[in-house]
Parts: sequence; structure tokens; C-alpha cells
Amino acid sequence: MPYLKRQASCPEPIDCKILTAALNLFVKSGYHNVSIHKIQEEADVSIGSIYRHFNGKEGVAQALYKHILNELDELIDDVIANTQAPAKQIEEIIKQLFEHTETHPEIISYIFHTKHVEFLPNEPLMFDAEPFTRIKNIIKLSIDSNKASEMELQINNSLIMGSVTKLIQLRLDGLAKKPLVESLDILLEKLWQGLGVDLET
Amino acid sequence: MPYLKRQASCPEPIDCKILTAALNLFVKSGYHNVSIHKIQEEADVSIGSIYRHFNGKEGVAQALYKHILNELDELIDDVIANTQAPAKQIEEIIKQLFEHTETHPEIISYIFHTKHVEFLPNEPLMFDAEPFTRIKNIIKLSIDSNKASEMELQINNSLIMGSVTKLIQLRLDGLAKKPLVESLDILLEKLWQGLGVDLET
DNA sequence: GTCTATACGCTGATAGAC
DNA sequence: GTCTATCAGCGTATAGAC
Repeated sequence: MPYLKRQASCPEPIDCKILTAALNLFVKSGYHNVSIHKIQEEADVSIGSIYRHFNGKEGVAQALYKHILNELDELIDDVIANTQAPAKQIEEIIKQLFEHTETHPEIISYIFHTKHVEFLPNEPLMFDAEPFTRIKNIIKLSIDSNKASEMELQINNSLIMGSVTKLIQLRLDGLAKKPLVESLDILLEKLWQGLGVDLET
Repeated sequence: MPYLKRQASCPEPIDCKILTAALNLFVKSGYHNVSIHKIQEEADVSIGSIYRHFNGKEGVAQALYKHILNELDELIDDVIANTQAPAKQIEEIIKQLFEHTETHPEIISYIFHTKHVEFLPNEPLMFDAEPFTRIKNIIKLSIDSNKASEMELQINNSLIMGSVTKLIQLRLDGLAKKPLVESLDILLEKLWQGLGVDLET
């Protein structure tokens, strides 16, 4: 996740200024507590520009949302390209999410700590978005459960993503004192044990 | 959780009308997308009354919050009174939360699916609120880990409450097709296995 | 393309009658 | 205690100058 400044999806520098400012404000105060005027001030551009580029506040939030989901998607691409076993891929994804929680908390917060439905009612539910369905699939593969029911898959998914999400939120809220990476090994051990996955095979 | 209509904490019928209306609207549209006028309409009372009883919209949300946390607290009281082993207590709490997700989805949604910080900035973070710290303690007891580190406790807690929360959210969002109670046994089996708890002892 | 000033609607809040 | 009518402020969105 090369962050928002990356050239590819942020060709216009002014786009980045707006997105970055909005991201920080949204994460700090929540979407509804941030006015366009605030964004304008923080980004040091005019309101007119915000409308020209994103067609208003909701447009900014939407662009931000898609942008970040995209970066998450690319993170998964990278992991898949560099790791064979599905279980190892899951481990790597979790590790990178934990690392990003330290280095880019705003991005992680915007994804894992925000209720998008309340201001982006037309977007699909987040866990129906592509990166998360992909993760769900990898989990399915990693637990080699040919005959696992739909329900069991959902439980497995909830165990993994639920605990990961919860830890991330605790960390973002300051309730987890140490960087999550330090919890990684213990977490994985308990997860695989619960899911009956033997990593040595 | 005798729901909002209970006499004890809802002596005034008009209080209940307001709280119930507000709860439904908040859950459906999100706090910021609900105006006082909407609440007034839905509750079929005057704006003046809302101010008289709760001192405005935020007051309603706050009362609702405390009220529901209270009911959750009493649910825990009941479980503790009727169940000995901590691990069994946890199981019972989860079971009841799953059941309430079917019978009173709005209440569960308001607790598990809402970001209160964005409109109740003065309330403590939810997982610092009493019922959740109590649950955390029961989890600690159930896993008989005298020498478990703070970090390990946090991981255990995240595994249990994280997966439970995630399942509840999937259910509330309509992504889990079946009532969660049907998932209970499998979930518990995987949880205890992951946490190294032997229920037969 | 970028900016500023302005208009309009909505929301929270109050005052005052009953 | 309950209600209705009204106000003030803010937030979004636009129009038009540069």
C-alpha cells in the first residue's frame, strides 16, 4: 500500500491534497462531523476545486473508499505472488495489516473502523467488496475443507477476520499498548489450532 | 434483556415511546441521518417533550446507550447467577447474544454495530464500559491462565468477542442466512480448541 | 481550473400558549 | 407537562469573476 501519494491513482497533486486532508479529518472526527469548509481549509484548496474534482463531500469519501480498497487489493496481489501456501498467505496478509496499523493508521482506520453505510449508502457492504471476498476465498483454501458447509466457512472467516479486526480496533483506540505485530505469533497459533490447520504439512 | 418497555427504567410511557422510536431510526439510518423532527414524528410526541425528557437528540442517544448497556449488564448478572463454570458462563452469554440478535436486532445493532464515539464523544469507549470489562474478566477466568500475559489476555478476548461481533454483524447485515444459534456449537468448539480450554474438566 | 461570495434548505433549539 | 410556531446557525451547493 504505497499510501495516497502514489502517482498512479493520484495523478493530480491537488487530488492528493484533498484526499489526504479528508482522510485525516474523517478518521479524526467522523464523516458527519466534518464540513466541506473544514476540508477546504485543511487541504488549502477552494471549495470550488473540491466540487470540480470530486463533486462534493460524498464524492471525496467515495473516491477515498475505492482508492483504499484498491490498495488493499494490490496488497493481496503482492502476497499471492510471493507466497505459495494459502495458510501462509493468510499469515502474511494479517502481518501486513498489523504493520500498516502502525505506519498508516488513518488508512486502516478508514477501512476497519468506519461505518461506510451511513454516508455511502450506494456502496456494497464492505465485506462484499473484492479484497474481502478474496481473503475469504484464501481462508477457504487454507483450511482444506472440501466438505465444509457454507456456515462453517462463515465461522472460520469470522474467527480469523473478526479477531484481526478487533485487535486492530483496540490498537487504533489506544487500548492495545503494544504494536500488533508482537501479538502475531500467538494469535496465529491459536487460530490455526482452533481451525484444525496443521502448518507443517 | 426485557427490552425497552420494561417498567423499572422506563417509568414514563412517553420516555419509552421516544426511546423506542429513536432506537429504530438510529439503527435504520444512523444517528446523523436522523433529525429531531423525524424522532418527533415517529414517536408521535412533540419536540418540546423530547427536550423536556432528554434535553435533545444527543440526550436521547445517551439515555439509549446507558439503558442498553444496563440491560446487557443484567443479562450477565443472570448468567452468572445460574451458571457455575466461567467457560459455561461465556457460552451462555454468547448464546443469549445470538438469540437477542434474532428477537431484538435493533438493540444488538445499537450496541455492536454503531460507532458511538462519533456522536457521544464524552462516553467511555464501549469496550471499556462495564458489561464488556466483566466479560473480559470471565474470559480470563475461563481460560485459567494465571501466568498469561496482558497481551495474551487481549488476544483471547479478541478471538472470542471478535468472532462473536463479526458473526452478529454479518447476521444483522443479512450476509448470514441462518440464525446464529445454529452456528453456536461449531463456533464454541473451535474457540475452546484454539484457546486450549478443556470443557470436560 | 481555481477561487470567492452568496443562496438555500435543514437541523437543532427556544419561547410562549395551553 | 405537552405542544406549536418560529428563530438562528450551519452546511451544501452554485453562480460567476478571474
